[in-house]
Amino acid sequence: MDKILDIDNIDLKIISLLNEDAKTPYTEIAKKVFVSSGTVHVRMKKLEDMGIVKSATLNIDFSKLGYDISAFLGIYLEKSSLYDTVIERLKEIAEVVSAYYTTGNYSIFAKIICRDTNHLRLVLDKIQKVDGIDRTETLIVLEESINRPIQFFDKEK
Amino acid sequence: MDKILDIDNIDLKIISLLNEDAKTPYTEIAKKVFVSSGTVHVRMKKLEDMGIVKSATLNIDFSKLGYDISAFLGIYLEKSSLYDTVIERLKEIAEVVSAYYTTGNYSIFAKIICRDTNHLRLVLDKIQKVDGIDRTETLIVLEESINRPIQFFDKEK
DNA sequence: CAATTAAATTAGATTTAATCTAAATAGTGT
DNA sequence: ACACTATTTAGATTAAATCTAATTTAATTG
Repeated sequence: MDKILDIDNIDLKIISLLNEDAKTPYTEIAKKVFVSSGTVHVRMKKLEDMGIVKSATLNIDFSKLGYDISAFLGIYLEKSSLYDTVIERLKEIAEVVSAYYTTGNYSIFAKIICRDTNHLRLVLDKIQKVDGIDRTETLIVLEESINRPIQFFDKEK
Repeated sequence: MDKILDIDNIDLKIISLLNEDAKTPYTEIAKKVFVSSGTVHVRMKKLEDMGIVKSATLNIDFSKLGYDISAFLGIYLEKSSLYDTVIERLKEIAEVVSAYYTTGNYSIFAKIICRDTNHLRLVLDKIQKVDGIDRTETLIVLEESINRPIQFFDKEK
């Protein structure tokens, strides 16, 4: 009775394999899943049409590109009703890569990526100047120990 | 004097374009960057060899796959020297998608993705039972308002 | 500053994959 | 069992990836 029922193990297997390497040819996926490559196409088209697979992106080592510091920000708003307008302001700041509405003390929980400590300071300044933001707490990332996709295994029938 | 100097604007442009859609054919990238597709190949090979481009992954809407709840966890350890061993335990828990060593009060900051509140409870239980973990704080994600790659523009020469 | 060498880029040929179509197969409900 | 629908498949066509050799560009040195 759930839209999830439109998705079977073949779909999940295809997603899992492509999620490890999105550039794997469909012909190769087809062999591993024991269907024809046409079926892989049809299934992927379905998954894209359903909005389950939204896009494919590169996994980039930003530190090697000179973006050496990332940080999580706990943002406190003056009034929680300001959430939407503050999010719009944050969208305009290129260094903000994600922002969430979460339970807990913070009004907004965000992540930013910066080149160095100086750049970080500039970005924090910019964020603290946004109207409606009261104050922020910064968790600077010193090490990324895990970063991987979910793995869903074959759920037995 | 920096490894970053091996990377020019052509590389950055290629990365930017492919980061929006990793499945864009190199021939199309080539046109937009005004080089031949062979050059795009060579550059991407270089970027992969340098470890800057690590892989390509799908951007999946997990909620549509039945994974409806994600949460950030602030984890307190009994002793901070236990970091490495606890990370190894967390790696064994499939629902843990990322974990960081950060400044601030938490010893480990992690993210998990679960199907529903019941599944979340199971996973939190499992995590709280890991040897060395003192207690955890949970920030449940109620809305993802921003989630995007960094955009680096052409840094003028 | 010309000549030599090295590096990067390119066009073109070949291999491989994506995509499309029509036929075959498997499911569904009556 | 029959008709209807949806899914899968093989095969053909189109398009892209990959490789190679040649050219162009840039860098280096006498």
